[in-house]
Amino acid sequence: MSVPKDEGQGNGAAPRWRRRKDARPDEIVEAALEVFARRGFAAARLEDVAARAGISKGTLYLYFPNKEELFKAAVRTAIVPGIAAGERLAADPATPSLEVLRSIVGGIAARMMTSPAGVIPKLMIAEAGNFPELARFYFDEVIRRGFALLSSVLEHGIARGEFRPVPVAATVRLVIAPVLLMAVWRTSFEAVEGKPQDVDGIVAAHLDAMGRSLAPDGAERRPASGGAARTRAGGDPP
Amino acid sequence: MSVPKDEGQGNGAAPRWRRRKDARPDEIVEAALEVFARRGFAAARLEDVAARAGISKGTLYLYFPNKEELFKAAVRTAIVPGIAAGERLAADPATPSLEVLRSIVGGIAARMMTSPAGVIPKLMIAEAGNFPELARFYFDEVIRRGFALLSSVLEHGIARGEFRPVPVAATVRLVIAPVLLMAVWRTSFEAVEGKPQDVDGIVAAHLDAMGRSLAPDGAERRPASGGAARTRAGGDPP
DNA sequence: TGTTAATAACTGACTGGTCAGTTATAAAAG
DNA sequence: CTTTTATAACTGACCAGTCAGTTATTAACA
Repeated sequence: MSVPKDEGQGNGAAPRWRRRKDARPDEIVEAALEVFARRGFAAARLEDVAARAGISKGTLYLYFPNKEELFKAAVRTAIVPGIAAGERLAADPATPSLEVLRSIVGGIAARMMTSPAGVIPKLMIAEAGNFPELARFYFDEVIRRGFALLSSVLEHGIARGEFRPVPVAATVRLVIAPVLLMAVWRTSFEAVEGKPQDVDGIVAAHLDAMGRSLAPDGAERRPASGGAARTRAGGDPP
Repeated sequence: MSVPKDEGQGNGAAPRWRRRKDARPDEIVEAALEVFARRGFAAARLEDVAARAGISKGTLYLYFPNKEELFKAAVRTAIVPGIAAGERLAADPATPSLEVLRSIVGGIAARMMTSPAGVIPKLMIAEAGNFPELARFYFDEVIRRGFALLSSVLEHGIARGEFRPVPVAATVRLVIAPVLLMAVWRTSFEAVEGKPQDVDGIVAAHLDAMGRSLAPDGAERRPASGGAARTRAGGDPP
């Protein structure tokens, strides 16, 4: 009933939308990452995600069955390449273990502070309790792999006598904790404090402390890092 | 309109409620802490808080003007005594700085893993972005004080030659990061992993690493802790 | 080459459910 | 019989997920 109003684009060209089946998923994931980053999982509005991706909410559901799957896709896109990069670094047997550890920590820190991926840890911490399935997903796909990577570097270093025999599982947490704290701080309190955190200073202090506390008991002090084994690592800002 | 139905407690004794103006606030705060702990700030339902405190939702608003103020009250109750305890520990000039640091870190770790206060950091990390006023409150009342406390211990130790001259602001973060990670892990992923984290092992590894990385450059290795200056500290479980 | 039929892509109004905060009412206390 | 303390029903706002209908694109046919 009622007149089918045909007004709209009547005169010109520009269609109201275009069919873009192939390009959509990536665009949606990118938009989702931004919105999830800003608001968290529960508080993110799918209408915002859709708007940012230039589509309507309904269209979103043509590509992802629900909010949770969209979130998983966003996490995978943001995190997996980073872990893979770390695994590549660790694979070179010629690099001293301490250098590998430094490259990995530095690389993670760089990613955390620049890419959108940096918000993921905060996000998972925030929502793990209320969304156990997401927690399990993140635990399986990110945490387990990351811990395995760092554990293997530590074990390797101990076996070669480059590190003193530390308790590996505990030490992995000590290694990663400051980096996570920086990432979390960035999204939670940096704005409140008003000044940016001294990322380079913190990373440097952490690498220094790691070197000292991992050094075998009889070792003389070894220079901070030299220019020797500096392979391609995270990033080297001017 | 319609009949004012007067049925109800007609016959028996037991009054529907009793006047308890004085006892209420604490009971409500305690209930609130539990609910906030389980669900976070945004997802916590005030109806649950009321139910747990044995009152109705409306009654809650007789004691607290809104959700945010209730949350602040809960945080104050849970956190402030802990910081005060740390400040007392640091006030004794006879205790070696490393011992003070160890006591504080051990004390915080013990609190984090046993009391309901342990959920607060996760909570604030989760909600700071969406509730800036809460973030500011927490930053001012907790973070600033805690950082000041640890900074003073480090500076004191450096001045007395007990620590090498580390960058203080960065080192404070390194000191606190593993403890926060433990607290966050407890509420976010412990259930997912299925096994409890090795708190004692992690704390021990951290204290050990701290001792090594803070030691003045020329110092010989000093024994882990001795029995010397062990004042009243956090807790000593069997 | 132009016309039309078929369909895949897309839209946005709607539903059902949740929850912070309000208020009319009434029981206890004094 | 007035004041204080409490209740429970109510309001208004929000949002994930659905679906009936609309539009761009493609294929078939003339």
